[in-house]
Order: sequence, then structure tokens, then C-alpha cells
Amino acid sequence: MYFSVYDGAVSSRPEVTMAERKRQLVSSELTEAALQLLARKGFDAVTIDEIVATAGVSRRTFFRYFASKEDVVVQFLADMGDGIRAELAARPDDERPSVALRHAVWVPVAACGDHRERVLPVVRLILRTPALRARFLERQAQWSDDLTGEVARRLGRDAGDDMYPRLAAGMALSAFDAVLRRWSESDGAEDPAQLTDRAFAVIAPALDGDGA
Amino acid sequence: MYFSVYDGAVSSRPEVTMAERKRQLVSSELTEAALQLLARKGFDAVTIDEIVATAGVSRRTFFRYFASKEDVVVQFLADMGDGIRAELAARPDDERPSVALRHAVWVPVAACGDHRERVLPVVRLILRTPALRARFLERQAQWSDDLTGEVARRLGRDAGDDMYPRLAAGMALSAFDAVLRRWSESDGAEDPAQLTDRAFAVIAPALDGDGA
DNA sequence: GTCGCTCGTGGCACTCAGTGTCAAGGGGTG
DNA sequence: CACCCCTTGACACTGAGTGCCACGAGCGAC
Repeated sequence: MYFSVYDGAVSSRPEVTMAERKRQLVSSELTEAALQLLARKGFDAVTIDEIVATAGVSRRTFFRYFASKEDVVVQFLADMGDGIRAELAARPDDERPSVALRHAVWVPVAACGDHRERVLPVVRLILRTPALRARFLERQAQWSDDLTGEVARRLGRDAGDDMYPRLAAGMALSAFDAVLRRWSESDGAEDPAQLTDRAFAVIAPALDGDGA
Repeated sequence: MYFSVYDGAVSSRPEVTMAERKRQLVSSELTEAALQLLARKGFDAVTIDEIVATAGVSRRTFFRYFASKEDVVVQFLADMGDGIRAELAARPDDERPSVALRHAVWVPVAACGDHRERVLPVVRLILRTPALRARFLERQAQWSDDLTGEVARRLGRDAGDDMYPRLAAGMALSAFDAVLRRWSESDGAEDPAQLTDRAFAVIAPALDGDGA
């Protein structure tokens, strides 16, 4: 499940402990309060004190759940990175890179489209706030490193010696970025899955080239 | 001239005003002190107070020259973005994208190699410090937007309608990133210009494809 | 020369992000 | 009941970044 699509209520599965459920609840409360305030008033106009007052916890507790104000927002989309990597790892090793990477990006992106009402405001907030944009790009850089490793493993190449794996990961995330941006600029009107196809049609010749 | 290769002394050209030269001097002093301290002790271990004490100016003055602690470092490499765009704009409009973009990236990258002693420590500092990495990527995102516009202009395409310009810019900067990283990891041993050639050999098929 | 203008600077106070520490409470376990 | 573990809230503190104001150095006008 990508971008923490919690339902706001505590799931009462018996296998998780009480403390665990309380933690989830506080985290949800905090995320909900933060995203709602930030999207409405803008990133700089909201202080941590406002957020914790709305969520009904202490300032100190906020920083036990999130490393920074940026983190609340970025965390919301953070799981997509793991999703992309996991999806790539699940593709057969002999599949063409362009196909495997397209699928890897496709799945999380399509999930965005499925939760447009919740995800789109967050994406718009990130794209228009430099500090958030920076932190999000930082996160993407980690995704890029992960993807690089996975691509190298699939091809049996050494990422420290060969430039292809890193470039392939970079191109795939450039496509991801372009899709997210187009999707946001169209107010969610364009189909993310289709945008992904179009983006990968452009970069495929390089992904499947001989990588000399 | 990329990455502010000042000489530490005040150039006494008569056509610039006294105040202007003083400003340059303070800026140099600050940059010098900051880079030296940060590279030696690490980003988090150095406070603004230390920097300004070393440079001999007040805390308040620091923020008149740089927007943040990150900014001192990132600014040092910031001109490379303008360089890339300018270089691209200078290429003939009918040149193949792979060739034009390769040249555009090549020139600033080669400049890095020419000032290795000064640039390499900064690059290493950025790559190993998350906060700086984030700010640098943020800056690169601006470069990407600029490049996207220039690519669209060259091809007479609309960047708002066509995904190719944004993807081409993204791929070029992915290549730039990969080169910078390899260069840093090799302690400057590998030739940046040659790394650029190799990276563009990988992405060229996509840059010169029909961009369907 | 000196008056007055401008601009860069330093000093101060303030807000806010982020962290270390400690005491208190609540829930599970013997 | 007593004990332990984990989470929380409260407080204090550092450091980044900003607004404000007064001072002084350069510079043109007279």
C-alpha cells in the first residue's frame, strides 16, 4: 500500500498489540492534521505548534513520529519508492529493462490515480514548495540508488563499474517525475498510467540499447 | 566561469565601484571560511557563528549574502546550471539533441575537472550530506526546467503538451549526476569529459529517437 | 570643507525548528 | 499487588533565520 492510505479509524485486528494501534492512531492524527493545514495555508504559514494543537498531542511527540516538518508530507509518498523497487524485483530477470522498469513505475503511479482526492493535493503542495520539493527529491535520490542496485543485479553488471544501471534508474525516475508533474498540472485529469506509457516510449530506446 | 572561482584577492579593476569590490571581498571571505570549515568538520558540526567569526563579519551579514547555511555550498556550483543552458542555446538548432545536450553538459563538467582541487571537496561534501544533497537536487530541478524550455524551443515543440523536452532534460541531468558521482567516487581520478561521453552514449538512443 | 544622501553593516530581539532530559502514567506480566 | 516497559508531556536549550534600527563610510552637491 503506497502513500499511507490509512482510513482514519483504528483497525482492530487482534494480532497487533494495543500499543501498536495507539501509535498508528497518533501517527494518523498527526498526518491528517498536518496535511489538512499545510494544503490550506501553505507550508511556511503553518507552525508545528498549530499542527500538534490540532492533532491534540504535544510538540515533543510530533518529533517522535517525524524527523521534520517536511517529513510529514514526504513520508506520505515515501512508500512508493519501496513499491517501485519491489515491483522491479518481481519482474522476470530476462525481461527487457524498458518493460520491467515501466511496470515498476506503473504500479505506484496507478495507485496515485486511484486515490486522486487524497494524493493530488499533497503532490501539488510538494511541487509548489521549494523546501518540500528538495526533501522529496532527496528521497527520490535514495530510490534511485535502490533501483540502481536492482537493475545491476538483474543484468549481472557491476554498478560501480558500469554507468548503465545508474542511468537506467535515473531515466526511469525522470519519467516518474515527468508523469507526476503532468498529472498534477492537469489537475488529475490525465490518466497516470497512460502518461507512464508515453514517457517510457520516449526513454525505451536508451533502456533497451546496448548500453555501450 | 563556473563555481565561483574567485582568487581570494580583490581585483582592482577601475570600472567597478569601491562598494562592489567590498561586496565581492566579503562574499569571498565568507565562502572561503564556510567551505574550509564545512569540508573539515562536516556540515552539522559547523555553526554560522563559527563561519562568521572566521570570516570576520557579523552573523547578520552572513544572511545578507546567503539565504541559508546550505546556500553557501550550493551557490558555489550554482552557475553550472546557467552554463549548461547557455551552452545548449549556443548549439545550432538543427543539431541532434544527443550531440547538443552532450556538449551542453560537457563544458561545465570539464570545468570541474580543471579545478579539481577546489571543486572535488565541495562535491564530496554535498554528496555525503543529506541536507546539502537535497538543496543541490532542488537546484538541479530548476536547471531541468530551464533545459526543458530550451529543448522545447529548439524543437519547436510545446513543453506543456509534449513529454519529450522534459524527459530529454531529465535524462541529460541524470547523466550529469552519474558523471559527478563517478568522478567523486574515483577521487577525481577518472576523466569527467570521458565519463560524460560514456553516459551520453547510453542515453543517446532515447534523445535521438522519434520521441513517440 | 561640509552637508546630506545612500547603502552596507552590526547589534539586538524575536520566532520557530529540532533535541536532550526527566518525571509521570498506563498497560501487560510475575 | 508490585514490577517493568514503553509512551507521553513538560521544560530547557541550541541554532537557524528574520525584522528593526542606529551607526559609519563613501560620495555627490553646494
